[in-house]
Order: sequence, then C-alpha cells, then structure tokens
Amino acid sequence: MSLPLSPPAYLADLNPPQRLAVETLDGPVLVLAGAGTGKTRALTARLAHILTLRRAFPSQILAVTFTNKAAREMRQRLELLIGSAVEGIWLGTFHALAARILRRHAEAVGLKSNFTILDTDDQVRLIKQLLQAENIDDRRWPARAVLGAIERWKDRGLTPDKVDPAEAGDFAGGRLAELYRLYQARLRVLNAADFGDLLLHNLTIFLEQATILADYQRKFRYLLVDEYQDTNVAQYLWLRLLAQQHRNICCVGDDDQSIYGWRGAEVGNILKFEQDFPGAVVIRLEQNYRSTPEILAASGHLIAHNRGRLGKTLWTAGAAGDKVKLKGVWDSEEEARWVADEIESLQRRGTALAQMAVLMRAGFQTREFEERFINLGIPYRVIGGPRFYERQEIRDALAYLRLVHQSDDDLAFERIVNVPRRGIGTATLQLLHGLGRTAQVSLTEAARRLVLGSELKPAARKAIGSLVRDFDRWRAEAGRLPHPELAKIILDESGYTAMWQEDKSPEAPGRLENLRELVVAMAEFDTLAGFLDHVSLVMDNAADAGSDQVSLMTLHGAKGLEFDVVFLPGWEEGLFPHQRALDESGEAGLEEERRLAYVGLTRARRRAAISFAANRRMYGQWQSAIPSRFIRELPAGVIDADLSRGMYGAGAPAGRGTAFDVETVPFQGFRRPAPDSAGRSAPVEGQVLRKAGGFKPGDRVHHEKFGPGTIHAVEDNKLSIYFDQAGDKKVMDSFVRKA
DNA sequence: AGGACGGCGTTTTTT
DNA sequence: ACGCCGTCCT
Repeated sequence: MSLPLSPPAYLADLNPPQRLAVETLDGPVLVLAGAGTGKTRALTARLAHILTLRRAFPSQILAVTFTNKAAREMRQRLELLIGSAVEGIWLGTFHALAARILRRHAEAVGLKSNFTILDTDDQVRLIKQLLQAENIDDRRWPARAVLGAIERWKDRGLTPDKVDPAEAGDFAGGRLAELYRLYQARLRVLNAADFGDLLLHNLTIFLEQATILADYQRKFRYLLVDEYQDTNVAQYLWLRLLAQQHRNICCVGDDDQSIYGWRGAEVGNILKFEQDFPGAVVIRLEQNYRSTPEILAASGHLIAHNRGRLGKTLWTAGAAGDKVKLKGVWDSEEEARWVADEIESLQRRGTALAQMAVLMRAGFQTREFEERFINLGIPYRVIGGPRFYERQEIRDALAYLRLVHQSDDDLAFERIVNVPRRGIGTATLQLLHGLGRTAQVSLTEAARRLVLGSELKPAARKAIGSLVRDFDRWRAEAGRLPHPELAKIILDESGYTAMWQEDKSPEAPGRLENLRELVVAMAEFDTLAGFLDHVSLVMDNAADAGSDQVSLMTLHGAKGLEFDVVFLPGWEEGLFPHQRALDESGEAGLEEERRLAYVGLTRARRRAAISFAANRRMYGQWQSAIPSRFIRELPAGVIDADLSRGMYGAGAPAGRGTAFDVETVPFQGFRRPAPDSAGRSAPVEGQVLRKAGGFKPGDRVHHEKFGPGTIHAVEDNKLSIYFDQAGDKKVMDSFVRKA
C-alpha cells in the first residue's frame, strides 16, 4: 500500500510534540502528557498510524487503560479516525485483558476456565469466614483491613510465598501472611479469582511457562498504556514482560496527576521509565488546549512545590481569562451558599449547569451543597454513588446465575441458599459447611449428598432437595435457552421475583425494575459467561448525561473530566490536605494531596474558584479551621481574593484569632498552620514563609546550567528550586536570576 | 424472624 | 451527630 501524498487526516492539526508521539513508533516511548494537552488525541492517532502503516495487525496491538470509560472513549475515537479495523485490537482495562489471558491458561494456576471473578463484597465475606475459622477476633482485626493488606501485596506482585512475614508485623497475631495463603487456597477451591489475582496469576503463568509468555511477547508488536502514573508494580511487571520482545511500548501519563498511591499505584513507575526501558524517547506534551493562562499559572505554581517531578511547564496560546477566585467564608454553610449564588449568577449569564462542577476532597462535603441546591432548586447530580451491580437485588440475581454457571461458587451459594426464605437456617448451613470441608467438595455437592443422607430434618431436607433439583434443571436448560430467557426462568422459579413483588417497602418496585434491566442487558451478550465477565469487569455507571445539572463529585472522581467552571471548596488544613494523608504517608502524602489540588484546578476551562471556611462541622462538631497551605502556594498575581467579610475576625475562636490580615497578599499573610494532632508542625511551613534576597517561593527563576525552575523554599540565601528539566536542586541565590 | 440497641468509625476508589 | 453493622433478645 502506498502512502497518500498529503498527510493522513489523523495527523492533521497535531502540534509537533503530539506528532512526535504519534510517529515515534519504534522502541520505548514515554509521553508526558500534561492536563489538557490533547493526550487522547495523540494516543488514538498513534494507534491509527500503526494500523495505517500496517506495522501490525490489530490483534498484535495491546492498548491498556485503567477504566472502562477510558477504554470506551479510546475505541470510539479510534473508530472515528479509521472507520473499521478496530475489531481485533486488544484494547481494554488491565483487568479485562488479564482476565482474557487468564481464561485461556487458567489451568496453569489451578483454576478452571470458567472461574468466577469476585467483587469486594465476596472478598470480605470470605475473609470473615477465614478469620472465624482461625479464631481471630474480627473486631480487633477487621476483614477490611486484612483484605487491604492482601491487596497491597497483590499490587506489588507478591504471591503468598514471596511475602516477607515480618512485614506484616503483629497484625492478627503475626498471622497476616498466613491468612493471605489461606485466602488464596480458598479462592482456588472456589474456582474464583479476585481482581488482584487477574494480574497476579498472569505474572505467575508468564514466569513459570516460558512458552506461553513467549507467545504473547511475539504477538504484541505494539503496546500502549494510558495513565501510566497509576500503574502498580504488578501491572508494571506485566507490561515489562509483555513488551520484552518487540520493545515497542508507549506509556502515556502525567506524574503530576498521580493520585492513587493509597491503593498501590507507584509514581515511581513513571519516574524511572527511562531506566526501566533504556533508550526511551521522552516526549512532553505541554501545550494546553483547555484552560486559561490564569488557571495554568495557578496550578503550575502550586504543583511546583512538589519534589521529584519529571517537570513540565504547561502553556497556552489562548487569551487571558478571569483570575482564579479565592473566597474565605465563616463556615461551610456560607460556603455552600456562596457557591450556589455564584452558580446561579453564572447560569444567568449563560453558562450551562452541566458545565459547572463542585469538586471536593471528601464525600461528606457534598451534603451541604445538596441541601443548598435543593433549597434553591438548582438541578444537580452527585457522581459516584452506588453502582448498578452493587445493588442487593442485582447481586442476588447474579449469584443465581453464577451458581448455574459455576457450581463451585460457594459464596454465591451462601448468598442465595435462603433468599427467598426457604427455611434453611444456620443449622442446616453448618451441616453443609461441615460436609463440604470434610469431603472437600463444594456446598452444591454437599447439598446434593446431604439430601440423600438422614442428618437433615425433613423440612430442611425438602427445601435443600428442591433447590438442588432446581439448579440441576436450570443448568440443563442453560445450554438450550437463550440466557436472558434462562435468567427470567430462574428468577421466577426460584421465587426471587415473587419475593420483591410481595415486599411492601418503597424500594421494592425499583428493585424489580432493576431486575428487568438486568435481563435486558443480558441480551447483548452471546453467552452467559460473556455476560458475567462483563458485569464483573466492564459494567460501570452509565453517565446519565443530557439534562442540565451541576456535577458534585470528589476530586478523585473528577480526574479526566473538564468543565467550564470548577468550584473547589474546603481548602482547609486537615481537610485538604487531609490529615490522614499526612499522618499515614507524611511528605509523600502531602505531595499526593497537592497533586489532587492540581488535578482539581486543571479540570477548569474558563473559571476556577477556591474556597475555605473558618468553621466546619466534622464528626458532628463544629471545628475551627485554617486555610490550606496550598492557598499560600498559589501565585498572587492570578488570584482574585475575596476575604473581605472578616470571617476570621470577631467571631473566630480566641487563640486562632485573626488568621490573616486582609491588607496584605493573603497567601503570605497567613499564620503557619497549627501543629498537627501528633504535635508536629507541618514540614513545609517555616521554609515557605521565610524570604531572602528578594526571592520567594513560587518565583520563576532561570539558572545558567539547569534552565528554568520554580522556587519552592528559601533558607537564607540558599534556594530550593524545582527545575523544569533538571529536577530538584539547592542553589545559592546568586546563581539564578528572576525569569 | 424481625426489631431494638449498642458500638464504632467517619479520605480518596477501579477493576 | 450520624449511620451502619452486628448481636442479642423476644
């Protein structure tokens, strides 16, 4: 095939670095894509380029994302670029792709191909059972915490045999690692895998079965990874193994937007990309197409206070806009009132509600905004509620289907054995468990055997017997009937539908509606297995777009989104940065909080408004608060501060008093935050407040050798500067000039 | 089997 | 302050 004379459409309108990111096909490439720099565009163009040049068949391309939403978007945009041929690409989330591989080689890790993928609820229940069996007090050592530890190990690619038992400390009497081993053993018996296992089992297979690994290494000529800064160690190892043969791996990410360290993400992966993949080309996308210069300046200066960044300086060709608003208020109620008023005023001036968002640190903050919005009749939506498949009735229905599909799934069995009520109580269940354990069989099989014996009371025996027969019948029908049909039959014959029909509670009709929806959703899948995989791995909140509503969500939830107007409430010490982040992770925690602030600010296209309250209700009590240190890290020049109402005046509690003097530049006038609960003063303090030689934190400077950078701390005449290219250095003030 | 009561935790969340 | 979960009692 000959190339067209003019560049193909997908290359048109790309800026030079974007184009480089598209056309640098050979070898490892790291694309550092700042917020709003056209990352997805470059990424999809790159895929289109590979396909157009016929460098690989679609089936030889692996494109990995974190969320289903991102995967969907990439697929759609790729279809727009090249029309068809998107079919064979291995495009999906880490977990979906790993599951696909694992289904093919399940036996290599002792699973059957139809293994069940457990969700968090199942995991917790399983661990509770283990704790009980091991006589470990699950109030002192909550199942959630055990699960958390196990997940962190899995994030790091550690199977039970690789765990250092000492690492667990004296948690659960030093038996945490043992619990991990037991948990894994139990999963195998249940023919089940949790999310972490999908990756972890892949690693085991790759490392133990050289030929399988070699097949995939040969197969995947091009790898593409989105949001690389969010990868954990297991994902990193997975990618590295797969990329070894062709070495054409392109990772896209932004170290400044790494906000998932607490769930195992390793910023280190992106920071050390060049060491991990020698000869890597690093491309920076720095031209921002989203935000005003003011928003970029504010966010850029803020993030410059982090150390160990790869360094990027976003710029825009766009015209100046409004300054970033900064509003101090007396309490969180006034904050909600102010935000609501601003929203109404903006709406009157023509901004759609759907183009406005309130982004907060923690979920509980939404309440006051909701109350206010309801009062004023401002339509809003809260993003990040419970999901469809987390609802009780959906999980019950799925348990029936899971059990039909995979009879070893004891968790599903337990869930529905007495739902609807069949008179099967704890005593019967104990018998089942006992037999299951001694005979090493599943609960389904134990039930089958118990019905033949005489240990059961007649009533229980009848109930169990009929349930066993029902499942046998459903399993037989599974092969013959279309599965939506099968689902309907199961829900009817089991009495599950009837159970909700007879239920008088106000939720019952909605639940029945959800069940109908579930059956409809099934029709889109060829097989029951395909549907179950979809539910576990792919199904997510369908964003009900369309109506004009303000979005309320957490900062985490806002990543990847953009709005014309963004409100950022609650910028107070203790809330943001959150005290627990500081307590648990110290300086690293603070930096992740700062990145969160950066993510929040960079969501805004036209306007951003930061607010903080002097008083906030927390845990039912009014607590006084002081402005977040992040506020002082904003550059005064692009901030429009409205602190005039004196909320830190007369009404403020003695001792904290007037926390700043409105006559001075507010972010430098603040007193240092009070020591935290551990009695420590926040480390950034002192440094930031001191000034020397006319230099102050936040200043942009230029160094002969290191180039441009941003001062983050000043000590006498020694400056700590984050250089855009060279990273963090301490230099004497005489070696730099103001940029 | 279902309600009442007490105790605890209360940052962020995807798959 | 509040809500959720688990237990215990009727």
